[in-house]
Amino acid sequence: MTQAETSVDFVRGIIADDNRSGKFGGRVVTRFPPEPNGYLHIGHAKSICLNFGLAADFDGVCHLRFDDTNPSREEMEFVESIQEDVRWLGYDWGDNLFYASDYFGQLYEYATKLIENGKAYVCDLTGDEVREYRGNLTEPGKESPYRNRTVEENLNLFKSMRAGFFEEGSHTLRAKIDMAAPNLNLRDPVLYRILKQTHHRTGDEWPIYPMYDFAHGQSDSIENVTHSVCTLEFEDHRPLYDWFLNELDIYRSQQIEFARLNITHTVLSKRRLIELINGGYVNGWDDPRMPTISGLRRRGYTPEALRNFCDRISVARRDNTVEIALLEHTLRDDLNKRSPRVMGVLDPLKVVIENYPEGKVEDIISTNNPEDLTMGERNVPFTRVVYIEKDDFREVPPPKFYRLSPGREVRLKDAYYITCNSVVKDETTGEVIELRCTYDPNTFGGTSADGRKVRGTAHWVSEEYAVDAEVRVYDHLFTTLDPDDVPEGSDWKDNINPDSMVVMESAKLEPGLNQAKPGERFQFLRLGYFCVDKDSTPEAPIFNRTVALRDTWARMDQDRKKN
RNA sequence: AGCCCUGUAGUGUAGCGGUAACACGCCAGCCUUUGAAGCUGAAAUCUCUGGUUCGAACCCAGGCAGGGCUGCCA
Repeated sequence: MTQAETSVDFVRGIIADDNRSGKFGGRVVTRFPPEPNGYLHIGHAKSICLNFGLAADFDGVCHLRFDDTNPSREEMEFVESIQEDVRWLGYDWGDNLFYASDYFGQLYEYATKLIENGKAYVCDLTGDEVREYRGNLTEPGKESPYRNRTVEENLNLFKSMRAGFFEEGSHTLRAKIDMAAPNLNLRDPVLYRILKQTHHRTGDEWPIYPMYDFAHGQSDSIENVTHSVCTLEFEDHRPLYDWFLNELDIYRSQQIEFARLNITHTVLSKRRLIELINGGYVNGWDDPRMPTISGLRRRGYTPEALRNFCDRISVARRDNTVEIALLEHTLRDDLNKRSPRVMGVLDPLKVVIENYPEGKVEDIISTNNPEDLTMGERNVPFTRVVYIEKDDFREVPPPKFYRLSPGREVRLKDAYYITCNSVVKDETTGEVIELRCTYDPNTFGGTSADGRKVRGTAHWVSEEYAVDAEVRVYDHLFTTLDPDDVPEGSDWKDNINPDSMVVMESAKLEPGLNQAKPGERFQFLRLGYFCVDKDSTPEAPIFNRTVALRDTWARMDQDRKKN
């Protein structure tokens, strides 16, 4: 697609219009405003790509601002992880790193101004009373009995709040708007609450903290943010956002809402992610099954794949659930181009090639990446005893099974054709534990001069030279499209996939792979993309399966079993 | 129930008055020393009903369906 044909999302449409009308003088300033109370997940990636992408497209800047107005749940650990994740995704905020807490002083002055203008008052109602007075969806609220205090009284009370003279919960500062407004956000919203907690940046300097509504828009305004992009649930807050900027008569940033991301087979709410961790269903924020940026990173995702995914899902205002298949596609698409091919056998079956001389070793030349020949070739040692995948052998081959079975011939990738002559079984269990085969010496490299058709090609690893490794095979975290799709009385956690991680303890990999560094990615031929786990060592290598290759046979086989 | 938002192939997006596009997925076929990748092809009467118009997915009205909002969370 050419640039001209590329259609733009509605946010870019708005900005283009604004640039045409000169609304912001052609300036574009966006911001990504996470609350540092958890790790970032792929839903945040959508917002990050949007905000930083907007800045890049319109020659603007994007700020990173921590929305740290609630000291009771925010921590430094999170502000660090968030910065790491944004950087890893490939974005740079330059000098524009801000904190809402940078503006506590300014925000206090704004509040004072509102009081002076008769637009805010100190309220002594308790939390329960505030709720009662607010009314509900259908009934208007009642005005607080403290609503008509004098400016002086309010000023003094607010100063006392700030000085720490009052207990938590005893007073709030509220905007004086309209207790009968159909939009509940306008029914005298709380601006400041008393919280005697140590803040991760301002320490004990403040006993009062601004609410989101009183902090966010003004922070945007202070930073001269032009387009303040947030998710749909803040839509009803926009009138309030505008009300503050208007009453305070400060820079008018514009809030634009978009629909948040949902993905099948996973959950994306912070609350649920924490529940998965605390319940021991996963091993922390960076468990490779988690949809967190750190989890995806450990799983082997690339920033490019994630950014491409965000491009493809685009952004709109309707609720959406993106199929996880699209995410996996953008991943494979990227990995396919960049990953060197290697051979690894996850579930080994021993193959003895009876007519191949004992002790003989041949170098098999293998292409590192057929998609990119500049990645070169390598030698893989071939010997009399090799391992193949158990799945590549069936004693009784079903229809359309092109792989090995007694009497059949297959190709060992890049090496030779082999024919299975007999099987060795475990005497007690009857399980096939070894294949006795012969090879055709005239098929070196994997081709025969006589043009014989060999449909199946198997990957293999020399027994003598194999590297032992642990391979963690990951799959979707939930078995159902929608984790909430549960029968009466069940829980979304009942849909957790019991096989979301299957550990293959005795995988056999081609030589050299124990030297791969954590984070290094490979395609294990015919199986999928794998990366070295952060806990891996040369002595005890650990690989994570990032994503499987599409597997037509496995699907056919499964369908066959079902029918 | 009040206010606000949304409704185009299975999914996600495009289309901005002239009878639907792209991607993923799915299915069918080709190709194949990865049953991968690649290549071909197939699938929507645009939520419904009226109206405006020569002409509507696009404009208007009214239904219906889905979502958000009743924290001193963000």
